[in-house]
Amino acid sequence: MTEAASRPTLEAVAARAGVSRATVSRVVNGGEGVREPLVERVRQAVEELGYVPNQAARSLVTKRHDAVAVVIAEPEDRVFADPFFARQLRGISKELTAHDNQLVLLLTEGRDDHARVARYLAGGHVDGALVFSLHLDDPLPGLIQRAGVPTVFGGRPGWSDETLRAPYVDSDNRGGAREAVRHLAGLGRTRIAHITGPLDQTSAADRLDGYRDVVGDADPRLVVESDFTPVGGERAMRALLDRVPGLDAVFAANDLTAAGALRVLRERGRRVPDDVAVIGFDDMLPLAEQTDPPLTTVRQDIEEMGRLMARLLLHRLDPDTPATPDGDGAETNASTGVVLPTTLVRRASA
Amino acid sequence: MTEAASRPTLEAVAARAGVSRATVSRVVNGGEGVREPLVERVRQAVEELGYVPNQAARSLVTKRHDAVAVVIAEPEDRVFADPFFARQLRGISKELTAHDNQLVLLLTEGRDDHARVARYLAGGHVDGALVFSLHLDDPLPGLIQRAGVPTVFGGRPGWSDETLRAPYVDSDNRGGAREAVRHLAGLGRTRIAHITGPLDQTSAADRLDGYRDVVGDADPRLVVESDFTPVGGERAMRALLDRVPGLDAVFAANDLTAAGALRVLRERGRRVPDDVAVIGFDDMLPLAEQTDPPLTTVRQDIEEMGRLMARLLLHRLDPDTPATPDGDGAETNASTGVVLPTTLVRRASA
DNA sequence: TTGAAAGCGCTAACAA
DNA sequence: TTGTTAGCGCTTTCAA
Repeated sequence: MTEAASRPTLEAVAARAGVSRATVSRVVNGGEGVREPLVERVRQAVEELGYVPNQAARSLVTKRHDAVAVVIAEPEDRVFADPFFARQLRGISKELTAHDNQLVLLLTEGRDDHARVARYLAGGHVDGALVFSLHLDDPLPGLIQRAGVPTVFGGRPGWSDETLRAPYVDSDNRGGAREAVRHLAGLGRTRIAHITGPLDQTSAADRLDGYRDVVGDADPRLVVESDFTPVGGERAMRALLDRVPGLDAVFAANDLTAAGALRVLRERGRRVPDDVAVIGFDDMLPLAEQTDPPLTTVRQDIEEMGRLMARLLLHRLDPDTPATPDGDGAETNASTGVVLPTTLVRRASA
Repeated sequence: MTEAASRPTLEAVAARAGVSRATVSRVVNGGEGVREPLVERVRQAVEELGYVPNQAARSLVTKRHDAVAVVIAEPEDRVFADPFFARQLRGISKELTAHDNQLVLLLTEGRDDHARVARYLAGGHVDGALVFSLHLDDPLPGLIQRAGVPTVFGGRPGWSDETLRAPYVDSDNRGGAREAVRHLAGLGRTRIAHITGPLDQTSAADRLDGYRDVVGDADPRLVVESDFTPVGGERAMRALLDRVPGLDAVFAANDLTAAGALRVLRERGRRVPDDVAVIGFDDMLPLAEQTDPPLTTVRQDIEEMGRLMARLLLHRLDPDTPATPDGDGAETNASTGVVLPTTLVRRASA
C-alpha cells in the first residue's frame, strides 16, 4: 500500500558483490576490518543496486534509532506569534543533521496530549528528547523524566523539586535584563519601570530579578505584571502612567509588550526616548526595527540555543560527540545548565 | 548506552497472561477475534508489565512506519520572520496525531541537503511526505517524486512539467488578490498599484494574476516587483511614487511589504487611507494590527492548510481515512490540488 | 580478514 | 478462537 517495488536488501548486495552479508554490513557501517578490494566491490554493488539500509531492521538489533524527539508543550497562539520556536528548531535541526539524527516533532495541545507524548517517549522510539516547557506547573517534564529518556530542556525548568535536576539551555535572561536596566540608568533615568511577563515562566521571573538587581527595592508601583502580549503591554503602560506619571524609563520583558507600551506613550503624548526611554527583550524582527521609534532591545541567540540543546543531548547519548563548541562565551556546566549570553541592541528608543 | 533496563516484550506479556504471542499481538492491535476473558487477561498483563510495542520490530514486518516526513526547503530568514510554517506545522501535527502518525521534520539549508533528504525519503523511513518548496526552480520536488514516496505539496508547485503532476494544498492567492483589488476599486480608487512578491514563487505570481484580473492591462508603471520584505516594500513604494505620483491605492503582495509601503507613504506625507488606500496579504499578526494605520489585508487559514495537507496524504496512504472535511468551502480535487478560500479583513488602511 | 548462524521483537499465514 | 511457525533485514558473536 505504501511501498511499491521492494528495495534491495543486504542479501542482494552480498550476492552481487560475491561476499557474505556480514561483509556488506561491515562496509556499510564504516568498512573497518575489510580489505580494500572487497570494500570497493561492495561499494560498487551498493551503488548499482541503490541500496539503502532498512532502519527498522537495524534498530531492532542495535536498539538505537538515531532519532531525537523535540517536544513543544502547549504551543498557544502567543508562541506562534513569534518566530522563536522556528529559530530554535532550525538550530536543533542543523546540529542533529550534522550527526545523522532525525528530528521527530511532538507538539502538544493541552493536557490531553501529555499522556500520548509520555507514552511515545517511554516507548523507546527515539534515543532522547529535547523539551520546551513554558510553565512552572507543567506536569509534562515530570512525566518525561519518569519515562527515563535522556532529555535536555529548553529554558530553565521552573520546578523546585531537586530530584528533577535536568540539563537545560537558556539565555542569560537575568544578565540581559540587568544590562538593559543599567543602560537606562546610565542614560540618567531614575524612575525606571518594569513591565514583566507572566511570572510563572522562568524567563519572565529571571528578567524581573535582573531588573531588581539594578534598581534594588525601588518603588513597587514601578513594576507591573503583564503577559508578553502587545495588548497586555498597553494595559500595563496605562497603569504605570496613572500610578507614576513621572516615570522616565520602561524596561519591558519582551518586544511585543514594548510595542504596546510605545503606542500608549505616544497616545499620551510622551516622547520616546526624550521623555521616556524604552527597552524591550528578544530583538524580535521585523517588529523591533519597525516600531516607532525603532526599539532598543536585548537580543538572544535563539538558533544557537537550539544548536546547543542538540549538542548537549547528543553528547549524553554518545560521549564521543563534543558537548560544547569551542569557547563561544557560553557559561557551561553540562550536567545542569548552559546559559547563553545576550547583547544589547541599541536603536532609537533608549 | 541509551536504553537502560530492557523493556518487556510480547513474549513476556504472553507468558504472564498465559497465552501465545499471537493472541497478545491481536489484543494489542485492536482485539479482533479474541474472546473477552482473554482480552481482559492480556490487557491486565500489558498494564502490569508496562508493555509498549517495539515499533522497529513492527515496522520490519508491516513495512509501515506510521510516520510522515515534513520537508521544508530553504528556510531562509524570511521564512522564519513569519509564523507561517509554525502554523502549518501545528495543523499538520494535529491531524497526524489524530491518526497516530509521527511527524519527522526535515529542514534543508540550501542544495547540499537535497541529496540527504532524497536519500532519507527513498530509504523508506516514512510512509509519505509533506513538502514545502518555495521556488520554481527547486530541484527537490523532482528528487522526491523520483524517490517514489507518496507526497502532498504545500503551495501550488511551480514547475511546468506535466509529468510531475502532484497533489497540493494552497490558499486562493489569485481570488484573494482579486477581492482586495476589487475592494480598492469599490472605494473609488482608479490608480491602483501593485507591489509584487518574488515572481518565481507561485504565491506571488498568482497574486499578480489576481490583480490583473481586476485592473486589466493598466499602466505597467503601477506594478513593481519586490521581495516580500519590509525594506523591499519601502523601495518599491518609493519607485511607485516617483513614477506615478497620482496613485491612490496600493495592493501589496504581503503584509511585510505593506508595512514598508506604509512607512514610505507617511514619510512622503500621504495620508492613509485618505490619499492612498493600502491592502496587504496574509493577515500576519501582530504586525497587521499594529501598523499605523492598522492594515486591511487578505487572511488565509494557514493552520487549515496544514491540516488539509496531512489529511490528503493520510488518505492516499490509507483510503479509509477521509480525504476532506465535510464542506468547509475548499475547492476540492484531491488528485491535483485543493484551494482554500481567503477572506478580506477590513481594518483602517483601506 | 571473512563467513556462518543466531537472534532482535513483531506480524501474519496457516493449522489445530 | 487460539497457537505454531516462518520470516521481516539487519548486526554481531563465534569459528574458520
